[in-house]
Amino acid sequence: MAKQATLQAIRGMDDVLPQGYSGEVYNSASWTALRRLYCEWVELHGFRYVETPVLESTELFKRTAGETSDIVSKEMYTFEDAGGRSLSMRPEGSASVCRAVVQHGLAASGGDLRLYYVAQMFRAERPQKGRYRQHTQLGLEIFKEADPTADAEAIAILFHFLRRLGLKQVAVQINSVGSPACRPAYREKLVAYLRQHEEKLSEDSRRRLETNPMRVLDSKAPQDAGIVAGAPVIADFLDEECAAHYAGVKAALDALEVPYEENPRLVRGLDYYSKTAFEVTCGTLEGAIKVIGGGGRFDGLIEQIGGPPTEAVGFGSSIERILLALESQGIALPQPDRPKARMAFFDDSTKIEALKLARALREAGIEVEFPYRSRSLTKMMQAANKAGVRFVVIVGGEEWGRGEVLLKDFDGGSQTAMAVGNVAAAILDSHRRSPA
RNA sequence: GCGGGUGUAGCUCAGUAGGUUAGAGCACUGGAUUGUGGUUCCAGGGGUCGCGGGUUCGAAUCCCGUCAUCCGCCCCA
Repeated sequence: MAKQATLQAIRGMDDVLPQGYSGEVYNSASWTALRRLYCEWVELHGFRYVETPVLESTELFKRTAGETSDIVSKEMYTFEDAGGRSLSMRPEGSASVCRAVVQHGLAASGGDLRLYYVAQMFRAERPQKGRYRQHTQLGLEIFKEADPTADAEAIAILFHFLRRLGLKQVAVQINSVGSPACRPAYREKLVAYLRQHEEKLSEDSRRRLETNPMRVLDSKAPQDAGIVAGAPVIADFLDEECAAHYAGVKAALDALEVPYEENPRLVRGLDYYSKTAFEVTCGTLEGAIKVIGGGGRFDGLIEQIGGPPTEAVGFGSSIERILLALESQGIALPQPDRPKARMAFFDDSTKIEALKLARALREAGIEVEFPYRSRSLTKMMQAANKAGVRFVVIVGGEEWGRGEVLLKDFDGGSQTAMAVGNVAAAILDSHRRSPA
């Protein structure tokens, strides 16, 4: 029989394992901590959680991200299902959320609508550090609000979230990419300018000149730098509405104490942005993965998928990138502050009593491991030490006969006999007095 | 899609003038200590050296192919 190839995870789609089983950066403890902190933070701003399916009709992303965008043209996982429908795994979050908003009429009544998500995104690109085929985005969207303070608040929520994690060198870049009303005029001027230098542009930029000229501004090719630097700037072409909006965003950012840098060449990879576009970078990361979050306004998106005209602004960030940023600065996320204990018993006579006591301790908010099988006390103690718990609750036959158990505190090594009913309080008290 | 690096134990890695049964540290299991952890000591389990083919008396080592993986570019979060 032929040797079976070892089954392993798909390239670029990684398992996230508990600490001690995998690399320090992506372990499930920091993963869940970051996700929990994000949820708490955005719920504090009145956002509510939405979850949309991983698979959507391919048409959705073609209509929103734009068929010429890199993401849709070459990075989507697309396939046909048994019924011949073309499905795609979501490459980004906003399109799905907008689809759900339209489908369920979430924008039909009431005032603004604030939604957030924590969701895996999929892009068939070459994996490397900080870039994966499956990554997890922290995102949010504000619908039905045209006011620039909404843009500013979205930016501020992300910025202050990162700062509260303890990250330094977090920088915000903003730009206005105009609206369908004023962008065409700029675009014309830009194309005319770029055509003058076409023969000196990189191959990619010449291609984008045809498909999506504003992306040329985003080129990293050294040979394009000089040309891009001399290109017309969109700020000079914004109409009254866009200019006023942009000014409003900046004023609100000032009020929210979000430092920012204006970058007139900032253009996002998705075609649907209007007015505000922004990126958040971390200075202790290198290259393209410096960008740990980005977003902007996409007022036309809901209309593009058949809904009523609906304003929208939001951002997407990345758990992976944030964890890399934290790691680059030696920051550990706070873990739940609970006392941890392990039960010990050395024969089956007290096993069931220990099991019942473990349950009672958990009900009291103590994290308790139960060893399932009796072994020598030495083994029980070794196991408890290895598990990293502070307390061991020893349910021995002798003490149990008197209605007592032994509480061992590894922190200091004291061991005290006490009535069964007092153990939970004793553990909680010791923990409160000197949290490990 | 393009360029480079690396594949030896669960993990991190030694191991080439080709040469007995392939090593270390950590981790794991048992014992010293059958009612008391950490430190220490002793013992043990675990590898078709990524896979396939070739050269050779002999291949982890040399050659070819292949797969996997990491890093960088493009692009993104």
